[in-house]
Amino acid sequence: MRATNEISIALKAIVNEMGLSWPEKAVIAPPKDPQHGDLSCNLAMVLSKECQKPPRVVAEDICGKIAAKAPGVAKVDIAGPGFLNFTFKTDFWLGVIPDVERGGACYGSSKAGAGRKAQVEFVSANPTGPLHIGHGRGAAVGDAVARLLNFAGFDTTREYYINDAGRQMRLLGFSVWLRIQELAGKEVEIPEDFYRGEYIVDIAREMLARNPSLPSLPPDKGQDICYEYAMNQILDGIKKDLADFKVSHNVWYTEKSLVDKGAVESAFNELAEAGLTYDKDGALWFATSRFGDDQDRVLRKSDGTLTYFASDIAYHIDKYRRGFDWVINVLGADHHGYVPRMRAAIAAIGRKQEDFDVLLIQLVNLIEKGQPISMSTRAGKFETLADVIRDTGTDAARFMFLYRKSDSPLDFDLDLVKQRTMDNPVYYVQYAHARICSVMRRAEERGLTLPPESDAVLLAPLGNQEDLTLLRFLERFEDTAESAALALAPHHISHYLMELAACLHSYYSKHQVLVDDNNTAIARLLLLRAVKSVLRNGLDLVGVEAPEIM
RNA sequence: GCGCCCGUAGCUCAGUUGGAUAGAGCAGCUGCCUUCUAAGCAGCUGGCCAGGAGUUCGAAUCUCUUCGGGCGCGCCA
Repeated sequence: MRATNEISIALKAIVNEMGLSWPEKAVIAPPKDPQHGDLSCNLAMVLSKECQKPPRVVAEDICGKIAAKAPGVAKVDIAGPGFLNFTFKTDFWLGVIPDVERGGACYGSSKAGAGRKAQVEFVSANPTGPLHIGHGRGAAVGDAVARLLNFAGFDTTREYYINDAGRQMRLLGFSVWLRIQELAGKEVEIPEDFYRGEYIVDIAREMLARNPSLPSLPPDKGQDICYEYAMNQILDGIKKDLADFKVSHNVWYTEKSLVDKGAVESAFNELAEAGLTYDKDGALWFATSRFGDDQDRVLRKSDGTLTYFASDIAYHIDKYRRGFDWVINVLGADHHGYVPRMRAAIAAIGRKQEDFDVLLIQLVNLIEKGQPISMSTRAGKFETLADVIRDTGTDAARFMFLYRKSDSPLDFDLDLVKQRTMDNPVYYVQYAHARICSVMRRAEERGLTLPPESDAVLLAPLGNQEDLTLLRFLERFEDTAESAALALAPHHISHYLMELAACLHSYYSKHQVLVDDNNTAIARLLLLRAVKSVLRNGLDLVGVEAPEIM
């Protein structure tokens, strides 16, 4: 960030002096090939059209002025097509280490969000059964996105929405009720859409043990009790699973509370006043097709009950009313058909497109011994999140989920994630951290102590190729964290960490840290301490431990 | 039929607000432990970025189209 800042400020000033405006299309970024310098910019190429001069001439103009504006720059090269390649002085890069030290756990954070309020709604699984592996992916992504947004300066709330007002919950109560009847020795007929999981029987057994007279209650009353009890049991289980997975929510919001306070009716009124609803065939419709949906949607069915969509609109109105500027929903990709109508609703209530984002989480294929395992809550056959993390550990599972972009399907190979080998990227990164800690311990044994803050004199022995490579990486962390946050793409952090770890391992095998010369040893230790600090911050963004020893 | 996502090395995938010679890991082959953790490092092999057309200084990236895969498309949730 310090490098891009320095260049962009200098270039903007120069462009201004040339009487031109700063082009949006100009990109200042590290080149793919480090031979091209530390930072590269296509400015001359972009500007040449506006000022009607060949790129080369424009580039030379800019080159002549850069030294005075950007003191950290050692040289500027003009590449063939009109790229400007900037190389910074070693001293400039050494300044990154004190930056990291001063930043501490905040190094890499930014003010990109400027205190805007963001809300990430994720998991939100109906409490009709335990979380499975697919929910786990949504949980990992939603949690990491919230961490990223916080780090990028947003005031972020994590929310779980509980659909406790609909038919599914009644069905849950009914399923438990039937199992209780069955346990009491009555003949029961099992309907098609019944919840079959073993956990339903467990809950039934538990309830029966507490209250043996339960089966003789009137069915209506009995089912209500069952539903209430089962939902709370399952919800407690979900909360525990999430806690074990190091995922937390600030707000648990129930659909029922929304309905009870009349939010749905007032949403209907709001839409009606805007002339966006109409009656047809005895139902109440919302004209979502006016906002890009392919057809209009029903809000209140002809039998008087509400659709899922109706309370969702009320819920989203409520979100914005609570002051969130940016509302982000993490959804399973099988719900993508629901996105256009939700977008339509957002537009209808007068919010901008960019105030609302949906992050679709693609399917997770669980693979064991090379064979896919199929999952279905209804059929009661599934691998629960709790089972998986018991097998693999939280860190390995989280990293696997966050290593791939969320909108492509993921093969989750149980045997692989279980393995504590380098096939498993999480250990590669953690090992880099542990390795540094190990060197630090050795240094301590040898009586080397590090000052809390380094300075130019202490760092003077640094400057070889590998030193600079590491420093460039550390400097890039803030840019990476910020762009990952804005793109809602936590996997960028995982990849960054892999690259940083690779540089560290390479460094480690090429340069002895604890050399005889104490000044060099201390300088290298200070560099490694900075690397360790950034690894830690990065791992924290994806919610993975940074172990001191492995 | 309509809509969304995807197609990049043998395998799993990065790279997609248009930028230089398309990158990693795994698998395969070579080397490197009397020195701080070999859970590691260095190197080799491997590509018509699914095919085609267009947009322009410039396309894996944008548009159109064909093919192939996944998922949705109810007054279900």
